[in-house]
Amino acid sequence: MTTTQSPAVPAESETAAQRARRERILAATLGLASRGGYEAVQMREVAERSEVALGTLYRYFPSKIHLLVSAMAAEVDRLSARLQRQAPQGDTRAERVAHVLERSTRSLQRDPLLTEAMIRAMMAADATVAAEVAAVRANMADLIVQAIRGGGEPQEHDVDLAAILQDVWFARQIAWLGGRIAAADVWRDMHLAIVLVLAD
Amino acid sequence: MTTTQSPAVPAESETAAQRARRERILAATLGLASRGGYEAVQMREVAERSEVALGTLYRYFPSKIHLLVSAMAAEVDRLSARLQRQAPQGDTRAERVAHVLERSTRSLQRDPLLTEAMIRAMMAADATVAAEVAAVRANMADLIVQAIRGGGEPQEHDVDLAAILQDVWFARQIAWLGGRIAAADVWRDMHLAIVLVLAD
DNA sequence: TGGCATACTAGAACACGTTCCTGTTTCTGG
DNA sequence: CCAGAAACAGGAACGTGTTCTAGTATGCCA
Repeated sequence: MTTTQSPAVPAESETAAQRARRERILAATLGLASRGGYEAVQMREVAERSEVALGTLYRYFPSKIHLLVSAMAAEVDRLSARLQRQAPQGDTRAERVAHVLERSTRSLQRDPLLTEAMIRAMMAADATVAAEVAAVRANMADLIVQAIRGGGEPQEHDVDLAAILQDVWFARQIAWLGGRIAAADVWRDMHLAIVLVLAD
Repeated sequence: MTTTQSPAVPAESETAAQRARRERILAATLGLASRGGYEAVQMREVAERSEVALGTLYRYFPSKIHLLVSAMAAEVDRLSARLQRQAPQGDTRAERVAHVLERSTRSLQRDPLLTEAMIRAMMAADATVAAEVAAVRANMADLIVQAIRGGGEPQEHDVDLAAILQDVWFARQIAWLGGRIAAADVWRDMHLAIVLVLAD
């Protein structure tokens, strides 16, 4: 943990060279994670590939966890933007939520090692990364809440139900990472949870 | 990770000295975790306090994660035995489950640093620890399933509902460890989830 | 009982996240 | 444009989980 203040979220006053560095770092992170998962994202290697000194890497991202959670935030942003572009499909809450979460799950599992790296970081996050983790969760929660509502009017427990489903989603990802269930079971279990929690 | 086979679960053919070593190790682990949490459980320190060589510690528990998950398994066993001794109280499924999970949560949070260490290990567990993690989860799942049934006859989705509640329980613990919610909120959120999932 | 495999001790050695130091480059205010 | 501050490069150094080596003790079987 560096003592100097570090911009977890890119400050508005960021040089072009700095934005470029940040993006090179994140790109190198995605590349390494995609090839070898969490353990392949080694800080020295990230620094070298981004053509940045190790100390500079730590100035931008004060820990490996910060780095990977930031990468996940970017990925979820992309995913969210893609999913927002079309209204959730389905007649019932369960169908709409299932549609959104199935697409999310499949999208992430398309690159299993990258997903492993990011989920692992989310789990390992301590209080110093709380803000970044909360941002990722809020983004995902929004997707689920909108699917629950489906254009209809807000209900009292929408947000709480979304939180529960997200908890189950993360827990199933962990079970998968922990070798306790297969990748395909992540979605099967998740679908069952949706049906049980959102019984219409 | 040692290459020699290691008895994750104490083999039946275990010398008295070996059982004593194993217990000294687990006791040292609990002591250190209780005082300083996950990071305070340092393998050299555990070895020294158990009066065991570092290599021997690794023969008994092939990683820090194995060590802490095994400690959690023992704790959950104790908790389970205590809870089994009395029939779950409450007229509805939700009330009975709430009773069991509230006691479990409170019991664990009585020693927050120890709980932090054990939960963190559960989350960090990879495929090599799958068996131990599964044992812990099965033990907790049993508690919940029995509370759902409350002496009545088994329903189709009891086990799945229990799994969902356990997922939420673990996820809330992570949120607490991650500094995103307070210890007291763990139980509040959990109670809300119980009511929503087990609406009678 | 002797010999052998296994378990144990003590400690060095290695890997990777993290911190720190020194010198250089880049930015910014006057 | 200049001086000081901040950021960066390069790399050494540290801490802790994990592995490895060499020698010693212990249990087991013929």
